[in-house]
Amino acid sequence: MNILIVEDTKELAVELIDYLSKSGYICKWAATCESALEEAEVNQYDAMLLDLGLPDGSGFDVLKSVRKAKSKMAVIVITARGELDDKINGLELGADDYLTKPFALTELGARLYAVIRRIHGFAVNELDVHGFKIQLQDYKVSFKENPIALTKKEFDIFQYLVLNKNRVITRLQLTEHVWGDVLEVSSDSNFIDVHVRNLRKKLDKHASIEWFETVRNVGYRIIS
Amino acid sequence: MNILIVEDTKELAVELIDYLSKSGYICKWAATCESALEEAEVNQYDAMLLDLGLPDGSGFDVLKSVRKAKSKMAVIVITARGELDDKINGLELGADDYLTKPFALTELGARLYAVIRRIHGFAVNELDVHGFKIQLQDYKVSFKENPIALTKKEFDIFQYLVLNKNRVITRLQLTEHVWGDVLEVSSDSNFIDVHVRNLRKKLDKHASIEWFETVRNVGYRIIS
DNA sequence: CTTCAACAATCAGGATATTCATAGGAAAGT
DNA sequence: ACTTTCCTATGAATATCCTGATTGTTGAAG
Repeated sequence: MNILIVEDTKELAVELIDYLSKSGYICKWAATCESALEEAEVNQYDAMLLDLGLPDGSGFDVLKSVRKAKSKMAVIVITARGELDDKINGLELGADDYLTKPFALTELGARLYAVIRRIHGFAVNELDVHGFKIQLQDYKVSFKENPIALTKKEFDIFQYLVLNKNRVITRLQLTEHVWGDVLEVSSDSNFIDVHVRNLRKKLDKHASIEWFETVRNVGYRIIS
Repeated sequence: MNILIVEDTKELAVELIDYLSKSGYICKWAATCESALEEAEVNQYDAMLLDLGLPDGSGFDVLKSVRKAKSKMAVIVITARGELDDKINGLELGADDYLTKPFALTELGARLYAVIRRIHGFAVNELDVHGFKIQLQDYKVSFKENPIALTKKEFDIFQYLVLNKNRVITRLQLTEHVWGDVLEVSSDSNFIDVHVRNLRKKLDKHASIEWFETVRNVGYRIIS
C-alpha cells in the first residue's frame, strides 16, 4: 500500500513516514500543493494524508483536483484544531476522513486501514491471481489452501505486480515501490532479477506461471 | 521521448541520464550554452532540462533562443536555491517549470511527465490505427483483442510512425528517435529496413497493412 | 518498350545485450 | 551464535539486433 503524505512540516512528516513505514506502508512525501498534485497524477497511491495549511495554497484545492481526476485514492484530511469549521466543507468535497492535530499515530493507523478498505472494497485484504491468494495484512500467500513461504521482498514484489496487473512494471518502479528510495541502491545490479527468480521458483512449484511475463528491455508484467 | 540535458556538472548529468534512461527517455547531454543551442537546433527534443549556471553564459539566453525558434520543446529550469529571484524572470521567458537544487529524481520525473503531456497535448496512452491498438505505457500492441508480440525496437518504430501518421518519417528521424544517437550507428546500413520488415510481417499476419507505405527515397509513412 | 541503376525487401547467421540461474558471503533478525 | 534473508558476482541461456549478401522493385533514360 502506497501513501502520499502531503504535509509541509518536516518534523511531522518524518514522524508519519517512520510510523507508517513500520506498519508496512510505502510512503512518499510532498511538501507543497504543486508537488502533491503532480505526484498524485503520475503515481498511483492508495491513500493520501492531506494537511490543509500548505505554503502554496490550501489543501482543499488538492482535494478538489484529486476528486476531479476520479482516482480511487482515499483521502484523510489533517487539520489544526482552529480550522475545525472546514470540517463540513471538507467532507462535502470528498475527504474520506478527518483527523485534528494533535492525534495519536495508532488512531491514524486505524483510520487509514478502515478508509483504504472502504475505498478499495472489502477485497482489499486479499488479492487473487490465477488461484494464488495474497493476504495483504499478514504477508501470507497461498495456493489452494497451501501456504507459500515468501520473504518480505518477494512478497512486496509479488503484491506490487499483482496490484498493477496487466501493466508492465519497470525495475525502476519496483525499486521505488519496494525499496522506497532509488538512490540508496546501486543501479547496475541484478538484485531484482534475483528476487523475481526466487519468487517465480516458489510460485512455479504450485502451478504454471506463464502469466508472469518478462518484458524484455522494460520490466515484468502479470497478466490476468 | 527525447530529453536534452543542459548541465555543466558532470556528476549530476550522469545521475540524471541514468535515471531518465531507465524511465524510458532517450537522453542527450550538453555542458555549455553553445552546444545546447546547437543540439536544440539540429535535433528535435521533447523537453530540455536547463541548468542556469553554465560556464559560457546564462541558461536564460538558451531559453530565450529556444523560445524564439518556436519549437514545441518543454523546458524545465534547474536553479540553485540562491538564484530563486530568477524565478519570476524565468517564467516570463517561457520556462514550463522550475526545480530548485537539490531535488528528488522522482520529483523531476513527475514534472517532466506532466510538462511533456501539457506541451504535446496528449494525455494519450493508447493509439489506434486501422484496428491496431498501441498501449504506450504498457508496451502492448493488439489487433482486436489479439496481442501481438513486438520487440522493443519494433514497438518504438511503430509507435513513432503512428504518432506521426500521415507524415513521411525518414530513416534518419527514426534512428534519432528510436536509437537516440545517430553517430553511434553506421549510416550505410539497412537495419531500419530490417526492423520495418519484421514489424510489417507481424502486423500483416492480422490484417492488410497497405496503409503502411514506403516512400521511395524518403522513408516510411502510415496513413489513416 | 527495354534497359539500367538506384533503391527497397528479404533472409540467414553471427554479434550483442538482456535475462536467467546459481552460489557464496554480507547483513539482518532471532 | 544461529538462521534467514538479501545482495553481489559470475557464467549460461536466450532474445534481440545488426551485418552483408542476394533478390526484387521502381522509375527514368535511351
